[in-house]
Amino acid sequence: MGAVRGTEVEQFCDYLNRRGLKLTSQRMRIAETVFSAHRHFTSEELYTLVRRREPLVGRVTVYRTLEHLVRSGMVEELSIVKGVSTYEHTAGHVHHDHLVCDSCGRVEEFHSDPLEHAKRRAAEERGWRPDRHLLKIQGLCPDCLARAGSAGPKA
Amino acid sequence: MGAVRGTEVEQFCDYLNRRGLKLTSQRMRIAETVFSAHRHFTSEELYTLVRRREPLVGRVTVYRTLEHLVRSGMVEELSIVKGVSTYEHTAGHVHHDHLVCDSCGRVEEFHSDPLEHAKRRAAEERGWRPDRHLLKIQGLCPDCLARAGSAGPKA
DNA sequence: CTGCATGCAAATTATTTGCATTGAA
DNA sequence: TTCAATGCAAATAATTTGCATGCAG
Repeated sequence: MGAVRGTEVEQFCDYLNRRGLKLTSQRMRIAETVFSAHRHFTSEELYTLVRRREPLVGRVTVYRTLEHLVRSGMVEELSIVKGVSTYEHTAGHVHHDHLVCDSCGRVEEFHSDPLEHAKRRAAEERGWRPDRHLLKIQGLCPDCLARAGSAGPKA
Repeated sequence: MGAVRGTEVEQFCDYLNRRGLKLTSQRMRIAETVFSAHRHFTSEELYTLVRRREPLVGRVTVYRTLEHLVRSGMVEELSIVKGVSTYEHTAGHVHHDHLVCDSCGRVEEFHSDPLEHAKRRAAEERGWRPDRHLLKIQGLCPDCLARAGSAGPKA
């Protein structure tokens, strides 16, 4: 089945074991691909990436494995593009949020401690136990802002 | 075309005029329905609501009008349910975020000034000009938390 | 062995598009 | 009048499901 590289894939194996799910070569290959991705991806993109290495993996298996990965808490679903599910792995790095440019579509990731703190407090003050969250801030990126500034205010 | 009730529908009419778009009875009826909704809704739900009053409105027109409403800034799109676009009108009330329960699916709206402030700062510190944002916090609602507590920790 | 996992193909769901007709300006 | 808006039906796009076969445990 090839070397299981990195702790993240192993963690996912643990998750599968704990749930009594099977360690198949497809699941391993998909997990490897997910954890070696450095950016967010859609199901279809992941499917393409996985197939480069293992053309025998079916699209359906990618969808199903993605569900397990999300349930395991190691991958989360974003809502960056309308109508398509976008994912990214969270294992091994702190939570981050997204800035999306209305003009050029650029996506920038960021992390802010005060913001994390405010989110947690807001939920807890209302009696909730926050688990994960999704923050997308839309607006203009520095470049488009500069361009808009030099060309006069937009609209 | 019936009385245009409320300022919000009028604002939308202004928007249409400014863009050289036409004020049709369908658009009015859809806008009225949107602005009298007190909760978020999906395209399909809106379509159903609109048809109660005006069975002659087509689904496609609802989708297209919703686009205009979003462009006008009076309605925003949420990502509460996977795979379906959810909307709510923002005109006339302060921005709010959403708490979504992983267990029962309940959605609670909330507003937090410190959080709004932290969001704005985080974007501006990075050179962006934030326009709107979307925050969804997932976790357990007070009820499910109590239930989980009395039944022992989940998982 | 035994049953869960896979993957094809078909089904579903949400949304978009082509185009003839209608109606606002 | 004149062209954009409408709405049907068909087309797409993303994702899910049914089911026979394969493989991990």
